[in-house]
Amino acid sequence: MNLKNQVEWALHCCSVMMGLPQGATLPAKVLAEFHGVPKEYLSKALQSLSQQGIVIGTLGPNGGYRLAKSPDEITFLDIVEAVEGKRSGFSCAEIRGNNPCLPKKHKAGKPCTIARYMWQADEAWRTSLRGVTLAELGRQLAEDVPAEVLSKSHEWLVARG
Amino acid sequence: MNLKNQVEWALHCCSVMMGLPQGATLPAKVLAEFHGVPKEYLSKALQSLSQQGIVIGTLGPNGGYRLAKSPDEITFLDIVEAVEGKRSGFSCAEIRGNNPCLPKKHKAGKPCTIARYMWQADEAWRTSLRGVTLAELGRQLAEDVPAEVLSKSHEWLVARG
DNA sequence: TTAATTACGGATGAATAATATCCGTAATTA
DNA sequence: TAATTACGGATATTATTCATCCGTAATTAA
Repeated sequence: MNLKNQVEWALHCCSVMMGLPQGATLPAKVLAEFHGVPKEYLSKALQSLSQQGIVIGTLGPNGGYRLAKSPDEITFLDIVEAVEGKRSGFSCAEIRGNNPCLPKKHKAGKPCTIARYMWQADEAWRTSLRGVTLAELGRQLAEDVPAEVLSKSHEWLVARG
Repeated sequence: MNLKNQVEWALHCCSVMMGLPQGATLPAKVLAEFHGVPKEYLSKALQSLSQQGIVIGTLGPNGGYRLAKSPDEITFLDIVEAVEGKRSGFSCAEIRGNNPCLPKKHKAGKPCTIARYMWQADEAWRTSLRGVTLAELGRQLAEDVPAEVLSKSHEWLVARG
């Protein structure tokens, strides 16, 4: 069980887009260079974010990506699900149906008991991610990252956007 | 992101071992047949459970597996971690370190802010799984599964153990 | 003592998913 | 018109999961 590394990249990209001036954009190329990841593959993640309405991609020179909503309206879950999909990490293969003691005509009834507990845990995971907004991330980063690094990064990015 | 199907198998196997008479065992072959899964591969999952002290495997004819502890001392998390490992589903590649604006001599400090939120969600997932014991699963199964299926399955298994 | 049965672990192959690149198209800007 | 960009499809590469096979040691019953 492992999340795609695109999830990590998408979160970091949204994080830096948060610091952008109103309407300004960052091209995939710049985001890729800033994070030291392959541009072509990162683009796939950014396109996923675009499809889910989390960022807006604009074409042409001076084009690029920017957040589609306010940072307090974007949660970690939005970003994770955009890249990773919404399916649970646990998929039930219904092996209970292979029980040789089941009557032939067995109606489905409830989903598998074991699966229900696994999905409950999955929901707890999503609830946790849903509780973290980009805005909160920004506040925490302001505490964690030296002000100089933040301002230099901001300059670096704006200069290339 | 997907858990191994061995996780599902391990949970179902523990579930049926729970119904066994004191000291009785079920060989991998029987567990595999009951659940309709490949014996050789299921064995790997059972060996993982054995290594983690969740089940006890005994050799020789009449050998097989049985639970190593009381059902109220075994949680879903124990079983999931035995098969899937204890590492978080999110692995931080420290791409923040690729930021071109970082000073050369940058000391690590706290772990990445984004990773911390992801790990927090992972912990919520584990907490949920830790809250479900085999004993509770057993009570729920008694509600969900027709009594006749339960008793027939019990007979079928005990006859082959 | 022998033969059968079982867990266990290592080695290996097959299938699937993740990672990564490439290229053509359309839109936009200078 | 030329350059730049997002976008989507196709394809190659790598890692992981899934699965099987086989030899070893322990245990039991005949």
